[in-house]
Amino acid sequence: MAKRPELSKGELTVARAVWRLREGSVGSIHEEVSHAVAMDYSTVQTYLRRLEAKGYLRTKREGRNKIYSAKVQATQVIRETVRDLVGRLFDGEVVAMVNHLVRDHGMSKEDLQELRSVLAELEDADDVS
Amino acid sequence: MAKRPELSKGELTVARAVWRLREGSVGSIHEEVSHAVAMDYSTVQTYLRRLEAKGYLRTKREGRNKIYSAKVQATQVIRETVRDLVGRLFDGEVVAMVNHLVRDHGMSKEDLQELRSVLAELEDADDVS
DNA sequence: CATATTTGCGTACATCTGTACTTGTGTCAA
DNA sequence: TTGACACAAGTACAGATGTACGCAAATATG
Repeated sequence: MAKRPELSKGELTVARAVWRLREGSVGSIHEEVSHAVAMDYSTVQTYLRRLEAKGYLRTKREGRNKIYSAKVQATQVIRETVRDLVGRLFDGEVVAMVNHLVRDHGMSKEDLQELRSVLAELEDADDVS
Repeated sequence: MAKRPELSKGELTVARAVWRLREGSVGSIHEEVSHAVAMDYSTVQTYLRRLEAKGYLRTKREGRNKIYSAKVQATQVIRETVRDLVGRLFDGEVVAMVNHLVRDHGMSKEDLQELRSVLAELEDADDVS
């Protein structure tokens, strides 16, 4: 599991677009990114190149064009990123992070209820497995 | 609420040490940081200077020395940092982040139970307020 | 076909970050 | 008092990051 270099913010934005599309040319990825934020075509291209170099994306050729797709899946990257932040902000205490989120980010009562049932479900799942 | 520049990882490490101490000289902060990670005295000094420049810390003079203390509180910075990440990873959906945490970070049954009661408590608090 | 557009690939460059070193000065202990 | 140390302030410098530009080749379009 060779650790790849971390994603910067810009790289993450572009990587997310690729995850949503599953694969695409620079142009289509640029378009997808543009739905969310303004970013120059060349900038997207640069990020894609860097993402490939860092091992997050792969490319295949289709004629003279490159088609980019994910090499590392979203869930994986999200897990690593979140774990890193939990490490730096809460000394790795996942519960502390959750506590912070539910207490300090104005969650609606519906959200709280939903989460409570998720938790119940997870505890049950633990039981059987 | 003039937005200050973001904290880098290293800056955060040092800022956390200041939050723990409430205030201190370069030396004492360096020592506090060193409990967690190895970091040169000068490096800590540089981070402190940058943190002050960015508006996260303030200093008072005590003789010829500077005593650093927090200008922006930990909770504030944590909230902003977390909100930023939730924005970038989960399109701002706090619930999605919590979901991810409880499902995908191997929380113990005890943790889950604890959280469930926290949620219950919060829902009740909502009722009365 | 001629031109406009898309793409690949190389390059650029200012700023931020990590990680210090240096130099000059004040301070404390022997 | 003198030497060891702490500190402030300035400086250094490579690598990461954000944000592109330019050019040449391929392709699409009028």
